[in-house]
Amino acid sequence: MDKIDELLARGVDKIYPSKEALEKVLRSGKKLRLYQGFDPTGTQLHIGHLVGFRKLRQWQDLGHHVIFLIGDGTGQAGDPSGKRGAREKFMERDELRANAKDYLMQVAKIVNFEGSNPVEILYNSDWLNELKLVDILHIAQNFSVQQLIERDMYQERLKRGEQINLREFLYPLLQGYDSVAMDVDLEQGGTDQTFNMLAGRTLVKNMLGKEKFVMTTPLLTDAEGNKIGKSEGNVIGVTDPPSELFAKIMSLKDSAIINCFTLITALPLNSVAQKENRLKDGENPINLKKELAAQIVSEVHSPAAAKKAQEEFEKTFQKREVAADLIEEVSAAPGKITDRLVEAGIVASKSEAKRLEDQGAIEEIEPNLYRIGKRKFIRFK
RNA sequence: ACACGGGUGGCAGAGUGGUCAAUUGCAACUCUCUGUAAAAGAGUCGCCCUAACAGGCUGCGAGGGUUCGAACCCCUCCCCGUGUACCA
Repeated sequence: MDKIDELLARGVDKIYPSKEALEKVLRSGKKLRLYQGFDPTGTQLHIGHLVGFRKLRQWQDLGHHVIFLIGDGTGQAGDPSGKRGAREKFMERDELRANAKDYLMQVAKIVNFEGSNPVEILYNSDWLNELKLVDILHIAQNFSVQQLIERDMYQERLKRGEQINLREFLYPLLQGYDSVAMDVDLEQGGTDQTFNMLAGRTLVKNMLGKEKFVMTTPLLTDAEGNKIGKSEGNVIGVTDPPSELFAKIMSLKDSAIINCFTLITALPLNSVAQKENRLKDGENPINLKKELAAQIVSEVHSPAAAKKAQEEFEKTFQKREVAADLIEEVSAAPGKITDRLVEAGIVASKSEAKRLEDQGAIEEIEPNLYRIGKRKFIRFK
């Protein structure tokens, strides 16, 4: 298996029009111009996003021209993908641009924005906001309502009598036009983006007269198919501090281990296979999960940070000692512990603090140092 | 514009005059167990006050009204859906 095989297989869900067609182009030695776009609708990237970043890095390492597209134009339209209901609120370009800054800092840990073959950063509001109505009509001409409405989620909404807002309905056209504006050979994105990316394929064919490849990356899931990275309220953020990141990865299900190794680390595939064998041979999964956490932390932060995070983890959670790194310093006037927690903003209300106390979740370790629940440490200044 | 249906806690979805701080499911949180995993079990899940029992306040789109008493009835307004109409 060579680099091209790996590029075509690892972390790949589907390739349009076909894997064979793309392979042929790659084997010919041609360097492609490709991109993946991200709508910066939230400030934090989570580890699910790493799937795409890793993939972009593979392309970059093979010498292809990679564009990291900030969707500050498409973000204004509001991507309906995966949304069961219509959006209530749309974001402004300034908000989106502000979020994008954070994104870039985080992505820089995986792909290179500098060096001999740097990843290029573009903003799609640069061309989308310049479009005149006539231009949009020209774009729209390439699609029929039937094509757009056949998406499952729209069919479901129709069946349930829910609205489909015209604004979100037009989203695929905008994303599709990005491919034309940048004149790319390939677009990469999560499987949830398939429809939008194929819209771009149509447009590129009609407006530029060439084939645009589409490569989809699988969503990061455990073996049962549950999404990882962003379950409500428990986001594993790419920029989480090392100890926290390590601990959060440890709390993933065992069945997620191999998928994570494959999709979001740079570990060679034969090493991943070895890990899988060890699991099969009955080795305690906690060892492998630690290796996974260490791998991710060292890629996102540094090997030294990973080592330290692991030691912290073992001390804190396995030996039940206090983790220096996880202590949050807060200030609150002296008084009852429940009142202090509320004042410091650790707990939302006195009722809730009371509840935690009743349930035995508040433990005083030493004066002014408390353990709240399983993994929270608070020190009052 | 008209007709009909609808707006309830993070989500889904009950409730249609007192027994509703609001059934139930999901999510979340805590504890036990453990490998901080999973599974399982026990519990919590508006706010304030109390050591505790008790008590108080706010709350079912917004505002007003009827009533001893309203998420529930009436009026006005706002929003959503469906259908019909309009489309010089």
